[in-house]
Amino acid sequence: MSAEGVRARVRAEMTEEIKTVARRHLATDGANLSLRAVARDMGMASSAVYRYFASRDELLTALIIDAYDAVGEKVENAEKREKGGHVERLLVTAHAVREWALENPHQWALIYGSPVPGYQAPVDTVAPATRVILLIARIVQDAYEAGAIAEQAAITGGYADELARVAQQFTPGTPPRLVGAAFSAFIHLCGAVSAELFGQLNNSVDEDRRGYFEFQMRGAAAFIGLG
Amino acid sequence: MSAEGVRARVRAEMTEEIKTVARRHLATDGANLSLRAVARDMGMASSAVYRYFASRDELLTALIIDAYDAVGEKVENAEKREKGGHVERLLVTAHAVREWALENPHQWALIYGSPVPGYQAPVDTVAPATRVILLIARIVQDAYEAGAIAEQAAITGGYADELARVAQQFTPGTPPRLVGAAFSAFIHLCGAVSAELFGQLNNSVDEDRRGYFEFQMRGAAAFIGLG
DNA sequence: GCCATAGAGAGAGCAGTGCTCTTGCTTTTC
DNA sequence: GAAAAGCAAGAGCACTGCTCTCTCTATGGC
Repeated sequence: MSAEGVRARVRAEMTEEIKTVARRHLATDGANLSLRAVARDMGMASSAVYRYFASRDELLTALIIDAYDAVGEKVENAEKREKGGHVERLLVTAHAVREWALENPHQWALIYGSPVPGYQAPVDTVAPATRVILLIARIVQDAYEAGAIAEQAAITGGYADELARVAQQFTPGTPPRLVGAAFSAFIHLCGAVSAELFGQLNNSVDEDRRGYFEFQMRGAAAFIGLG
Repeated sequence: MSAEGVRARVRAEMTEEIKTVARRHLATDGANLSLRAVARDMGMASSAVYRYFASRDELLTALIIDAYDAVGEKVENAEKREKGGHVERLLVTAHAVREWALENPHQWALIYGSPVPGYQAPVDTVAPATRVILLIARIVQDAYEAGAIAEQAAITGGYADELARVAQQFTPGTPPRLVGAAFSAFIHLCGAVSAELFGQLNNSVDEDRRGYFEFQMRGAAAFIGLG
C-alpha cells in the first residue's frame, strides 16, 4: 500500500509486541503489571508506550479482549473437531476451556478472576466474553432439537423470566429451564477451573485433577438432562 | 493483669484497628491496598505500621484468615438455627455464604478470587479455609447416615482414591462418590457466587440473582441425591 | 526509686510505580 | 519544499513498599 500503510503497519506491530511483552509480565506481576517494566523490556522509554495505549487500563482491556478471543477460538475449534454425541461435545468443550486456563493461568485470572480494583470493563469486552457460554448454549439447543433431552419441569419466578429473555435472544425455542441448566453448566465450569487455578484444591485434590474436573462436568451434563 | 498485660492489650487493639482500617481500604484498592494510606488514616507514620505487621503480605494474611473465619462463623450459625431437613440445611448454608459475600465482596475476592501476585498463602490459612466445605460435608454425611440419600453408582479412578482419602479423614463411612458430590456442591457454590460478584452475570441475570443462585444450589443438591 | 532495656513512633531516604508535559526528530501530506 | 502529524525521549510529580536511624516512653530487675 501507500507509505501511510507502512506507518500503520509498524504501529500495529508495535502494539502487538507491547501486548506480547505485557502478557509475559502478567505471569509474574498479575493484573498490576508495570508499564515501565514492559517499556524497559522493549528498550524504549515508558512515556513512549503511551503513544499506543492511553493508560495501563487500556492495555489491560486489550489483553482481556485478546484472552476472551483466545479461549473462545480454542474452544470453538476443539468442539468443531468433535464428532461424537452431545455429551461428548459438551465435555470436549469444557476440557478445552480447562486446558486453555492451565496453559494461561494469568489470562484466566484476568477474565474470570477478581476484577482489578478501579478497573471498569468497557463494552468492547462484552461480545468476546460470550463466546464460550454461547457455544455451550448451542450444544444444548442442538440436543434439545434432536430430542436428546428428557422433558423437565418448568421453572417460574423472576429468574425464569430472565432466562426466557436470554433464550429468545440467543437460542429461540429452547425452554428457559434448559437455558438455565446450560448456564448452570457454564457457572460450574468456571467455578471448577477457578478453584483448581486459585488454589482451593490444594491439599485435597492434588493428583487426578482432570478426573476431578470430568466429575464436575458430568454432573453438569446430567443436570442438563444429557447422559 | 500486670502492667505487661496493658502493653500487650494496647498492642492487640492497635493490631485490630489496623486490620479494620485495612479492610475499609480493601473496598477501594482491592488486594493492592496501600499500607501508607492505612497509616495515614490512623494518623501515624507508615513506618510505625511495620511494628505490627512485618510486611504488606503479612497484613494480607491476617485479613485472609479473618475473612475465612468470618464467613465460616456466619455460615455455621445460620446452619445451626435451621431446623428443617437436609436440603434446607444445605440451602441455608449456601445462601449464608452468598449473603456474606455480597456484604463483603472484597474480602470474598481476597479468599476466593485470583491470588494476589507474588503472595504465597502460609499454612495458617489452611484450617480456617476448610470451615465451609466441612460444614457441607457434615450435612451430607448426616443425610447419608439418616438414609435420606438414594444409592449412587460408585466411581473409580485416581479422583475416587483421593476422595476416599478425604472421606476417611473428615467424614468416615461416607462413600467417596457422595463426598465428591458434596465437594461438587461447594465448587458450584463458589463458582456461582464468584460469577455474581465478578461481573459474569451482568447483562444477562440482572434482577433475580437470588433466584439464579437458588437454582444453582438446588441443582447441586439434586446431584448429591437430596431433594 | 533508679536505670538499663525493650518497644513504639517519626522522619528521611531508596528504588520503584503511573502518568503528564515539554522538547526534539522523523515521516507523511499538501 | 513547507506544514502538519506522529513518534520517542527525558524530566518531573505524586505515589508506593520498605529500611534505617533517631528519639521518647513504658517496662522490669535491682
